[in-house]
Amino acid sequence: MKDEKLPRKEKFSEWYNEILQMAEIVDVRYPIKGICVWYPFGFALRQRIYSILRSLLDVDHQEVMFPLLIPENEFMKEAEHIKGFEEEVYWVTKGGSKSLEMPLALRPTSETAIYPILRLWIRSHVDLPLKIYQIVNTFRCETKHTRPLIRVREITSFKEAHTAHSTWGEAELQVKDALKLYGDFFRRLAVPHVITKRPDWDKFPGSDYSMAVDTLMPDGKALQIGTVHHLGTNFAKTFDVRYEDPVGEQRYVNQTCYGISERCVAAMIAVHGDDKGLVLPPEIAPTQIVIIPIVAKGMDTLDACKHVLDMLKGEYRTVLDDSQERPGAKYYKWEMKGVPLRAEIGPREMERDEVMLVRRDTFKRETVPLSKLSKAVEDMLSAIHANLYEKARQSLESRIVDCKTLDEAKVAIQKGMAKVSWCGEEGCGLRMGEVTNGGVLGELAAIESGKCLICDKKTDKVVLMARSY
RNA sequence: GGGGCAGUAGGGUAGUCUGGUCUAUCCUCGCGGCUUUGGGAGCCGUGGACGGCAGUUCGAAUCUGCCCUGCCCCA
Repeated sequence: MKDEKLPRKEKFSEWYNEILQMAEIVDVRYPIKGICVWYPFGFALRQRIYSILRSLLDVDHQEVMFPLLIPENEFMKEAEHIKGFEEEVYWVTKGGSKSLEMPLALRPTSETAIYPILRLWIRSHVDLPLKIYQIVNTFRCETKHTRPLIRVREITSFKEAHTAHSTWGEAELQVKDALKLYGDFFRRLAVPHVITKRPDWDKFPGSDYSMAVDTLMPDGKALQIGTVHHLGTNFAKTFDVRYEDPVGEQRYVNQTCYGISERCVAAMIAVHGDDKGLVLPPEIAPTQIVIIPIVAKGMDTLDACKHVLDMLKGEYRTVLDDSQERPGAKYYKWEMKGVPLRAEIGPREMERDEVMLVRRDTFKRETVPLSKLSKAVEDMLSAIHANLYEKARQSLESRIVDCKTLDEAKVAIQKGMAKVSWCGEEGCGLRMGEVTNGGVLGELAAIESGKCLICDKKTDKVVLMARSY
């Protein structure tokens, strides 16, 4: 495996498929379409990412666990919702050899599993706001081309939060809070992103409106990496979720839900990775520092390495690679795994009580005395995160282009996103998509006066357009 | 949604058109051993494969059909 080369990142599709296997993120060889296996290393990476997400949510949400199976009658209650998911639902229809009286859906998302129970949990205004989340697998029988971590039939890592509030306005504040939380989360992954309001024809089925978080992949296509939905009282009415307000009136709750999936792992890999493999932000890297001994006759460099390991392992996830491979082979191996810092100790370093540190993101090397090692490592790790985020941010911003004509937009969309004026009409939005071979991602919060590129009507709405996954 | 192409050890391949010493090639990999160690080491030994089901045939990796899986292009 060590002699196999990763395709260059310019060939993004090949690069992406190969890196998942070579860096041991997921094994795509499981014999069901759109379903993969997490390797131990990939799973460790996933755990680190999701523990960040948990820590952000746990501030004011409670974690729960709802069942995978949803009875048909509950699933079929909300008309819009059914329309959105019906064609992708897996059904369990048999128990052993006998048909079930009521078919059971494998959750494609959990609104219809959770909300009948919220009806029981929520009685009065003192139960509100209620904020829960779960991290579970969900199933969607995707009809389009599947891609590991990006378009899958089993979403293994669906974090879905569900909240209930007294008023529409309070729910709207929750939408803003959720977007802020997602912003914090993606900054920790050093993944820059844009936030837009999805057009009505592309919102979550059953929501009042949907907000989306997108990033740009290296091939210029947008990847939706998070969504936040204002559900209003739509589901509350369907599932009869009511509370008694302070003056004794029965009212429907206003709800939100918001989700993140393993696409966040895909985005982090794709945004930072390079021709040599993964490049991981230090907070996420399962191994933060690898120590490589350079063996030489008559000098016990291995002992010096063990000493350095002892110095570092309390504070950083550190590994000493004392395997029998040669140093070069070890460099390639750990670079593939994205380890942020490599420490080398050979005769030169030993004589002077030094360590050579090499950064994964820039390959810059620096020799530091043992006495200053801890501080140097701390500084370099934080510099790596800052550099990854800054580079990615610039790359994203340079690919968002203001466009005054459809021709300009068509060109911009080949490499990134086009920012254009739009009147707000569905017909014009869809037409813009057809003409440019892209689609309307969503509306930006910014207001800029201009004219709709299709109907020429005056407008202050600005939308982002892109090709997307 | 429409149209192509492909599936041979863990990974990548030769062989398929023209069925027969294919007892399946080469590289990589795994295991055992010896020598090595500042950017993918060398030698010796050894291990492992024709996607599945059915059909044609004396005989199928090779031909036919269906299924599964993957990749590419267009909308």
